[in-house]
Amino acid sequence: MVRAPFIDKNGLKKGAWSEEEDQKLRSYVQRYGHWNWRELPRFAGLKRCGKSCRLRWMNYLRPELKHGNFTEEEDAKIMNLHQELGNRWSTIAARLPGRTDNEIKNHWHSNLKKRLIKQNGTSDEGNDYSTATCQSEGSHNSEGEAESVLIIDTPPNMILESSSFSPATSSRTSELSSLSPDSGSGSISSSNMGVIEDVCRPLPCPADQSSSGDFWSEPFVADNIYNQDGYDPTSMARVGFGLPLPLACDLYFDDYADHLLDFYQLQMQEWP
DNA sequence: AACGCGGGCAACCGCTTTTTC
DNA sequence: GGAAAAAGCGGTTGCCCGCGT
Repeated sequence: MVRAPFIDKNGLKKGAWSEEEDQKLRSYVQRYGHWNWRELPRFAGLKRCGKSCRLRWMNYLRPELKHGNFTEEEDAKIMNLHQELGNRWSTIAARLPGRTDNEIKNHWHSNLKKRLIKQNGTSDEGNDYSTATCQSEGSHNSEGEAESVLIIDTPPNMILESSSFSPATSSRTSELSSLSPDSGSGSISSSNMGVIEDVCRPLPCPADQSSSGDFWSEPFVADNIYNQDGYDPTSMARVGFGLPLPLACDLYFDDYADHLLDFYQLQMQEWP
């Protein structure tokens, strides 16, 4: 089904993900969000490239994802959207809650394309989708909904609705809105930023913690500190513990410094 | 039972776009 | 405004599994 795991020349693991790796990535992203995919695997204790982590999270681990067969409604919607948008899988996926671009793409190639060919008696590969896209701009889609074709700029409400830690898992658009200093209730002043930076500074840099047994170099799992007594990973992600500072600035600033201090103190107690 | 083949899907690759400095 | 870095996207690949012979 998937490629066998192997180590590439850079020492990075490739191929199929193990359950342990999934757990590490899931736990890390749920707690800290994906503040930097390139750096994330190092902090999460994974020997993977950031791209691979991002893909795994986006296509498989996100909690709001559906897994399983496509429904008839979904099939119909994909067919319609593909007719309208062509191979813009991510755009199509944004309009199918719980489905990923990769999943839709695979489903298209393995099922729907053939079905379409069967129906039409010919391939649709020659369709001029760019034309279709242009024609649909500012008009109505096949379901009669008034909308612009520029749906890339529409935050996929599926994520915002279904994910309790949406700032960390949402689309770029929603991230932008959430990260904007002047957006919504989470706005903070530059002086507050200074406070946060001061609070954050003592956090150990992973590069400085190369000795064994420290917090950062240990494989990351849903750690025992917060799992013991009703730790709610979503609330932790919300206040943005740890590194994803911009996410923390998004919301709940009042709580942030206090929680971060608590967190930091707990971590200090854990160290030898 | 053994083998071959095609389907399905997770993951990779390389290019493009966006963001940051 | 330009360069570099990061993120995103779509095409492609690799391989397991089920089915037919």
